Amino acid sequence: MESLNRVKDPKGRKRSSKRDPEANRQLLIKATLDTIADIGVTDTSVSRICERSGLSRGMIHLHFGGKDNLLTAAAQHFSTEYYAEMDRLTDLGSDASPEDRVMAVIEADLSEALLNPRSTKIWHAFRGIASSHPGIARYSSTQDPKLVETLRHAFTEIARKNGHDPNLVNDATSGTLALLEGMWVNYLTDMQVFSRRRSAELIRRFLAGLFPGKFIL
Amino acid sequence: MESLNRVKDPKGRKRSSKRDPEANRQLLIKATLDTIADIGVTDTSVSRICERSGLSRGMIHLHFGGKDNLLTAAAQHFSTEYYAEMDRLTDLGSDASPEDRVMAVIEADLSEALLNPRSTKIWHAFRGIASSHPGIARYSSTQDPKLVETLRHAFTEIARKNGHDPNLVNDATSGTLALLEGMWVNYLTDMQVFSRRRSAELIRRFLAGLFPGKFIL
DNA sequence: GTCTCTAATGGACGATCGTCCATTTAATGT
DNA sequence: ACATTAAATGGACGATCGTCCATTAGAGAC
Repeated sequence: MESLNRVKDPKGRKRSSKRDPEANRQLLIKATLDTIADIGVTDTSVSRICERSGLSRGMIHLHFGGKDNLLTAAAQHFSTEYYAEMDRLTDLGSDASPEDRVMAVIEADLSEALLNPRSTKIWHAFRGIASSHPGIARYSSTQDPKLVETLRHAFTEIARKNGHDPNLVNDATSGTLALLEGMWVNYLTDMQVFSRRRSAELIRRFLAGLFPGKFIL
Repeated sequence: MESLNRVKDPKGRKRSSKRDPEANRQLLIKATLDTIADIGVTDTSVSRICERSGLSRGMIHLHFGGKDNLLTAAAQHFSTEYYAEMDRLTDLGSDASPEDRVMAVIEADLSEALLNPRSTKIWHAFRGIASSHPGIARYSSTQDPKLVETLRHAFTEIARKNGHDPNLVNDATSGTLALLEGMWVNYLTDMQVFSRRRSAELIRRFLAGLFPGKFIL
């Protein structure tokens, strides 16, 4: 059998196939998120995480210094992945109309890639403990600055041509995010009944009312 | 010292001032909710609940048969109280316009009585564990049938006079509830910045767009 | 091969968990 | 006053929690 199975990681550093601290770190985070989605935060213990990851109990203390830090790292990882995927899904050409850009955000947020059983369970689990867990609270906000700016910019562009109530853009931005938030809750509450298409249409309809002549079907 | 201090409960049954099973049952539920709001569901243990209520450890098993049932009863109690208070706050005269009735629901949901630090923390804590706790899931739905019917009825009345897309009423109803849901999340995330008035105005504005000529300031 | 360093292991540890029950206490019936 | 019934107590119990560390194993340097 091969005893030295060296490979290169993306950054080109030497790395062994049997020893890989960073990979194990990521493995623990994934196992944590999977466990939360599977059995809930309440029952997510160090033991459960370890048996799911296949790693030993000591690893959590070694890589994160404790369970709390692992939970925080998992929340951060989840948040980062969400926004990365959101970016990927909304990467339209820069010649896209502002309406299309807004609808792209909405449809991305409601897509299978972002809105699925695993992510909603994890998201709401973190939010539920955020108020008593400062580390997690930092990553449980819906108001990601970049996403807010994307929407605000698009709405500003739409509003410029029309009458321009200065609060219109703010309301459209927060309203859209609030509606999306509500859709996630609907999805969590009853996944069978939920319809991505109808949810997106509902939000479009609300925006059509806010911007006369725009967002029409 | 008085040894027999008998009083009557609302139903007129005899009751002692020192022995009162039903009062203790309620006391345990309140203590549970307070503990969750204070330190979070994760840290809400039988011991914490008991020391807060001032009752002995055996009481939970006696009155509820276990911690899980107590949590479920607490969720039910919380839900019941919410809708009772909602009813109280939206009890307008029957001559009120449908727009006023809709706005009453919105303003009630955003009022200090319903939307406050304690209730949001409890609400989101329950929702966070609902997916892994069937008993609680039954009481974590936003779609209370009676509240939905109130909104649907009012929106139907408004839509009757105008053009009547059959889906308009459905969309207005779910959209309003989704927006309120989002407002609760905003409140939980940053209570300092949150403004009840601006949130209500935002929803009103969205509805004004949906029903031309209605919901104008 | 030998040495060195670090990743990784897995069990020990005290603390706390939720459940349960033998006992005590209070109220009622006779 | 005494017996009966139900409410309430509080500690015992085994299981599990999260932390920590003595030990083992693997990879590079020489």
